[in-house]
Amino acid sequence: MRPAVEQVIQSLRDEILSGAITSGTRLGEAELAGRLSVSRTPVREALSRLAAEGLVELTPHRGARVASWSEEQLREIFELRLRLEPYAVRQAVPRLNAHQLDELDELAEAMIRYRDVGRLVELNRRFHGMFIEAAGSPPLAGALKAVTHAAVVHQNFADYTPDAMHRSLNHHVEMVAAARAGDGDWAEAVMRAHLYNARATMIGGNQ
Amino acid sequence: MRPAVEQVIQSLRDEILSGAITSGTRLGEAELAGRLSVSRTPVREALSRLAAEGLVELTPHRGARVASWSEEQLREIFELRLRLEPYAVRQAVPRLNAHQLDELDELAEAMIRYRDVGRLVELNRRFHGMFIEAAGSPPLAGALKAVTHAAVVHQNFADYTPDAMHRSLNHHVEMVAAARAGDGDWAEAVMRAHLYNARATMIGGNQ
DNA sequence: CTCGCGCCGATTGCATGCAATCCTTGCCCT
DNA sequence: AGGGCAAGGATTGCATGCAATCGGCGCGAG
Repeated sequence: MRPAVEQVIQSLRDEILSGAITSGTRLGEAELAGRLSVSRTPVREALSRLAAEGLVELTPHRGARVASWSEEQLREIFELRLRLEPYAVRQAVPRLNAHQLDELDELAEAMIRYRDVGRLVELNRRFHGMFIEAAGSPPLAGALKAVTHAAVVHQNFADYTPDAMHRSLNHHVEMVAAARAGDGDWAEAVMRAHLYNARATMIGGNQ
Repeated sequence: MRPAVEQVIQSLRDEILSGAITSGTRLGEAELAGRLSVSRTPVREALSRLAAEGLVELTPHRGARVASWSEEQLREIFELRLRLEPYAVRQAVPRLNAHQLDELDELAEAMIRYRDVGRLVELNRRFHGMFIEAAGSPPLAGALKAVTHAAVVHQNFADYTPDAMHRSLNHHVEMVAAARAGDGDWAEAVMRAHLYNARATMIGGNQ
């Protein structure tokens, strides 16, 4: 059995990313410990690590809250992603093997089929994550993890207009096609368009 | 008195960044707890957070070690910095007030005077940190913290040739001049040159 | 002589207990 | 009646104790 703290992190991450815990809700150590059937010690450590990842905000003596992002912060996050993710895709393309390309295809198609938002977020996370992983740069992956894994996507995925969603899904498919053709320039350009599309929707469509 | 865990984090960070603890040395929980006169619990938490920051590597059941970087990882880190820091400087320039500009001048001049490597690293960290802070983007700051605060700089600062060091120090002065003139383009270009200069030295000059 | 297996010390990981701090609520004073 | 203050409750933060796991070492077999 894996260490308990990892279990707690996994559980909390899943619950946050899937939207089971809404942004801003209070996370008491005792409550979580009881719910997950562990002591407060691993919960403490898990919260600490998640705070460093940016998923929860940790204020001294006031407990932890699920992080939320202002519109301004969303702009900044997309500015960051625009500077890193296209580059990551470009680096990833020549390193993807046939098996990974097939998996990317499956993910892209699965996203077209599924209409459930939570599932969509998870598939999207894995899709982007595969490129980031394949880029083969731990520092790059670390920098992007904080802003990609984040609940950011979920927070505003529901705000996509049908048109924007359609474009987004098509971008995924086109990106895999570009990768399969070994054309890094193409894939990079598609990712850039993908992010601009997402940014425009997010900024325009939320409160 | 501030929470103990913060003290531990501060102490460890200082010791690592100042080079008092060499890269790769083992960090036992009991040893640290005894040395810092606290229990193992805050040490544990501190190590966890520093691991998330990338300063220490934490392997299950094998304790923590001060992180070290291969030449390949250094390349990747500079690739990352090249994509983020010039942008950060550009964003920072219009937001810098007179007081901050004076402080930057002082830092740049202090770096010319001091010849001690440890002191130089600290001043350099504060110099870059001020621009990153002034950029006003928490996500950007978070992404850069992992690769700038890191012992990376110290690990290879000693490898600078006299010429490269001279150029580097001049870059700092020029950057402040550009910032004072309110010319974001200029400052951004200088930062880019600054990083290329550092990268070339690092890659050429170490084992 | 070398390789493999099992035991032992050491370290990590988790649970629980206690003290310090903070938020809340009710009361008193103005 | 409104504001400030103090006491109570609850929660966090830290220390310590115990069990589980890992690395090292010696012994025995091939």
